[in-house]
Amino acid sequence: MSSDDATLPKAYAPGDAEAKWYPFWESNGFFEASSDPADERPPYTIAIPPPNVTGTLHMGHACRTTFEDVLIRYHRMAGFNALWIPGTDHAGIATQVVVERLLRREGTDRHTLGREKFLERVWEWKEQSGGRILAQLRHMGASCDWGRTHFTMDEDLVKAVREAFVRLYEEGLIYRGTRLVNWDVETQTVLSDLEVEQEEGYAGELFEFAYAVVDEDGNELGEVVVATTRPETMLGDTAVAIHPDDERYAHLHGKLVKHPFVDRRIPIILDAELVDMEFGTGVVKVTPAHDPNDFATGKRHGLEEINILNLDGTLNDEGGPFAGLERFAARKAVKAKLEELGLARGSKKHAMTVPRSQRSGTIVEPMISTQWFVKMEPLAKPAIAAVEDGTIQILPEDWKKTYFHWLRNIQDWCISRQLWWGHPIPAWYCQQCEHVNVSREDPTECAECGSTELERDADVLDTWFSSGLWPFSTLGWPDETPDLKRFYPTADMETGYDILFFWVARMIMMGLHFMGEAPFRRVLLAGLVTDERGDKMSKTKGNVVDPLDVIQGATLEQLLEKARAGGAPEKGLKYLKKTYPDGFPEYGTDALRMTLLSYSPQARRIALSLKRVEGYRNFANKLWNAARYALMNLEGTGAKATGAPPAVTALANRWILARLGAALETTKKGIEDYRLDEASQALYHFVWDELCDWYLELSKPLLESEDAALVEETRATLIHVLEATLRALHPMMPFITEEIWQRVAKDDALGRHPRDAAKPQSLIVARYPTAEADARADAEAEADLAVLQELVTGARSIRAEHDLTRKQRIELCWAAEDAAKGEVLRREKVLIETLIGGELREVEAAQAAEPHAHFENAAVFALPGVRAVVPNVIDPAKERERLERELKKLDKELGKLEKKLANPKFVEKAPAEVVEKSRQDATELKEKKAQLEAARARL
RNA sequence: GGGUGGGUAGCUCAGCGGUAGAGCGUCGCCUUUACACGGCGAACGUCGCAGGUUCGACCCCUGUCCCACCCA
Repeated sequence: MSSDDATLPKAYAPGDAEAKWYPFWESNGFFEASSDPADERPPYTIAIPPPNVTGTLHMGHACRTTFEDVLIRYHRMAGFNALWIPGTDHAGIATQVVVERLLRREGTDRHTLGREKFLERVWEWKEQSGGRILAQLRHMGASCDWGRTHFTMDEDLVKAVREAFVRLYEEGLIYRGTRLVNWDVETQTVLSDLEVEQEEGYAGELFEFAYAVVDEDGNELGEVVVATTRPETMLGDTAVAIHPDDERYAHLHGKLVKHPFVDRRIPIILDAELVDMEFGTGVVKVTPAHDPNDFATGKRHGLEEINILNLDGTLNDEGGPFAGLERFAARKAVKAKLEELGLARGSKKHAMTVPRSQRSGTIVEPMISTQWFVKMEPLAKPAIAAVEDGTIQILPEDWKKTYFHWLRNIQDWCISRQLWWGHPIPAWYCQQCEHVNVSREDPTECAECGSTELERDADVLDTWFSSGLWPFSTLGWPDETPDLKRFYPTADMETGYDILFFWVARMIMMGLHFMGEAPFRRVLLAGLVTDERGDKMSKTKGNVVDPLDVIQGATLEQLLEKARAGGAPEKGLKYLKKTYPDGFPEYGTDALRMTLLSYSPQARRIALSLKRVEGYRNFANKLWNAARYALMNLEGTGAKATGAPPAVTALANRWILARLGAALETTKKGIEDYRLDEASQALYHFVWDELCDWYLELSKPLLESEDAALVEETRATLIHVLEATLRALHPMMPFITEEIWQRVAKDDALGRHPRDAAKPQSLIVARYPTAEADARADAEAEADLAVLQELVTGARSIRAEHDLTRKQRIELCWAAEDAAKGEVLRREKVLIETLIGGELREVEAAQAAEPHAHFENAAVFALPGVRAVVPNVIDPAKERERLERELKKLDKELGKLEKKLANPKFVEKAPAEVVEKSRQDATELKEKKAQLEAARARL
């Protein structure tokens, strides 16, 4: 064993490998998909869910990036022309809000700056921070085709957005309408229903007050009491509703109420839909301009819609005496005034749900406004069909229900936003004839009257409008580019379930509509990454775990500093201190990737545990050391990997090749079923439990054998299994596998760039291993080695029970009733002796059956078909204890089986093989029991 | 109020009709030249609760209680 250059350091250093191999792959063009028409490899495409251009990488990104990268790397290695399109999203509101915050710090605001200057600032900010998230994706190992990076406001995407808008407009699917919309008074823009979050359990107040009832002539006829959680809206009341069947109020039919503050008489209307007789007083005030239900009621009864709010949330002139007051101040004032007039009828606490803006967090006001909408029903129908008929598969399948439910009850989509940052709406209003000009090119004159007095719509489009086109706009649409032809539709779309509606459903609708073909074949929805407690990570809570800190390591101080900067409360800091008292060590990208992969995709919450990351870091080190062992033993022997399994005769070699095959099968199935947890687990167990725990140990005596052919065969097996394992693990752990693979002696043909043989060899383009090409099925070897394992485990157990140190040799005496097993033990004598640290001796069946008659202080253990005795080791008391324990376990199991077998119905009705299996198990257990009982009796 | 998912070992989670699994943690022993980021061995569960279907149920059905999330 030498310590020259070829010898690996004792521990894997992730940082070095990461810094080395990512630039190597990128600069050699290994991430690039081929546009060459002569390239006949089938395409495999993923469009990245574009992160916010000004954002930073969070665990959710890290999780999705890993999944997608595994799929891309796997397909690339499996012979596909793999394309992963990267890019970023302009994220309208989010970005604008951030830049406005910057301006505020500078003591100015966007209005002072003006639209043009403001947009310059946003672009500046975008340029400055836009590269950061892409650099962070590279840290994760993402093998994107960076030459095709897109931004949703790039020129070609502007063209696509414009084309899509104009087409939908021409088809009558985009229209301008006056509707009740969600108004964010802080950012002063309309929001789509999806951008409004319902906050439950808000401690509100149900306030009651009275309206004076009058008849046509103004004669007072008593009062009705109404209840409201938003008293200020009474200024916009244009009706009071009662249930037509409510006898209590029958006398009010056809009457009016008098508004106390504004000069208005309001009709009492009958409406069975709005009014719940059981709730409150059974009388409902109706404010069509500020409540969705009231709006609908207003439409039914032809009520006047009175908007009482300005865009900034203050009351307008309709507010009469309250005009100019901010909405919550107005609420107080209205209540006070009602008290003063003696109209207040008390209030009580009321737990309610309030709508909040996803972005600004302020309470959203329903308001009547003219906006642009997309008619959704005609688009939704084909989108439903595509999932129903299996054109698109949604995984996990539970989400199909949610998808259908939303699409079947879909509302028109409000796409205009009163923001400055975004795609401008391509509509010009003629100042002469009021014609709306919507066109692909900026018009200079009105298409209707020829006037040149055109005013452009000041609004921009909802960010998700451009995102909806992503899978084809990034490939060149609306032009019919070769790339569009080759790579559309994409294969898999992997993203968080939280944007199933926002994004996935809309991409499906847009793709079907514009391309006539679904944008992807499979939708993979990942869960939400949370902290260790299962709480959503958020800066304001201070429980955010930054993927880069996990990868590179961070001290507690650094973690706290970052949390403080994000505005974390004391509670959040405490949590960090308690959970990560020592900060993070440098876990490395591969460890983080394996961890994220190890969670089931079925899980809605991924409570990321750093302990788990540690486990995978250890795994990386285990793999590293397995390679270290192999390379140390193979160095200078001329053994090299050929990419094909060697012909082998020795049991251990046959066995590991068979087990490799099993692991590769499970891995393949896992990847194909989108069960990357199962795929990664299969390889984890193969490497640790089979390759390291058994095969490497077995290889030690083999490599020291006198038999040259055996040594050579073992070397060939060792290097092949290592090399194939690296290939299998590469999509999941790209860095460590490349680092090791580059040091493995191998044929020059392996890992060649598919189009450019002059490029250096790299694992990233090596053929993905399969059971057929890289392993050898061998059921006999698996069965035979199981016998060996049972015997070795039994002997080790005795060692441990009787506190035998490593240095104390033991003698393991055995006799086999099962001839085949006996044959195995005879043949593999040397291996077994190495593993048990002692001698193996075959004895007469009679001796083994009567161990205490023939051996002193013997420990006995039983396995089916073989009796084993270890003499001269036991402490009788301890041995009795051990036997009692074993017997108790056996009895319990045997009892269950016998009860089952005694049941005639079981024997009659259960499948024959199940009954047979039970009988066999019972026989084996009985045999073991007899052996152990005999041993106990002789103690 | 409606819907969806979940309650399995101390913790985090797999499994989902034929004798309960993993990782971490726990308890022994071990400085064996691949690895202490390790090795060997051990302990630990009436699978939320109550019924039902079945020869057999953690798994299917019904009810029920908690916990998340989504939509009103």
